[in-house]
Amino acid sequence: MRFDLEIDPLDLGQTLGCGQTFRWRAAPDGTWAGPLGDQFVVLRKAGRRLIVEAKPGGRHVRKLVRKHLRADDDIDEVHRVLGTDKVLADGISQLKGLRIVKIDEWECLASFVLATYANIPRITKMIETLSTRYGTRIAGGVRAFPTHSQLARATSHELMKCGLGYRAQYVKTLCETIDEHQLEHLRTLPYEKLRKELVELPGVGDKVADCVSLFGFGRLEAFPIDVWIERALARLYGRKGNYSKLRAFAAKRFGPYAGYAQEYLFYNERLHAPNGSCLFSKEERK
DNA sequence: GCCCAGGAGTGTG
DNA sequence: CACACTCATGGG
Repeated sequence: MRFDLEIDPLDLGQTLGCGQTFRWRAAPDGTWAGPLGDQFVVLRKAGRRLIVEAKPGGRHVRKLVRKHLRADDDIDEVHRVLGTDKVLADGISQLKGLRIVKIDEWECLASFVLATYANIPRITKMIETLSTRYGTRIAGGVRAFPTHSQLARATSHELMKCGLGYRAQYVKTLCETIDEHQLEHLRTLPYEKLRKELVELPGVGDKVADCVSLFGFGRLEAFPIDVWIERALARLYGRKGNYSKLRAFAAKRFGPYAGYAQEYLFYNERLHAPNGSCLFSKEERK
């Protein structure tokens, strides 16, 4: 099936290729393709419109795409609020098309547990391998990220063979600790309570809890701090300190849209990096 | 080969 | 509380 809808501003590369989500792939013709729920979706921007092609299709695809791209976010409002920060204002004018993405809670949780101390190309590969081996086939060779029960069937030894390294045990224990019912409960919590419960999970520390709060549970006030954000805060604001200190600074400075501020900072800090941005693996880049 | 990665867990002072 | 150390590994 094929249809179009209005989501604007939206830059697919800035949004789907900036390390929030790991399963979208850019084609040379400018389209972006990836699994979304039970669909294989191809996206293309045409002016203010977004052209969507989906297999196998269905009534719910429009809602799926709108939710994933957070179509109801008021980007003008975000920029109006964050633009009052003169340090941030310089860097964000070219990033109006970057939207925070809304990922399935379980997929997001597992993905960012995998993301600990690995670079983005490697994270992408780990997730790809898990999907290939344990996920449900959607269309062609594309498979969905494995559900909790699908992934729970894997032994830690099998997970090791997927190239997860020491993260295999995190994932294994995570599967044994959490269930769908608990995920349902977490959805009801406000950000502070949510992150508090998330850090109790195995393999989930401050940073992963904030990534999952932001991308998985859609709490826009979350501000994940990784090595790149640490550098950005030091370089642009002269701020250093431990996680809770930096987090408090971000909350005060960026308020309810700290998540967007974080993504703008992350994007620019990576462009600022010496060896290019490393957003994609070599294979994907050519 | 070397360096580093969207860190977390654990132990110690 | 703050550090220090370890964890397993592949992409650049």
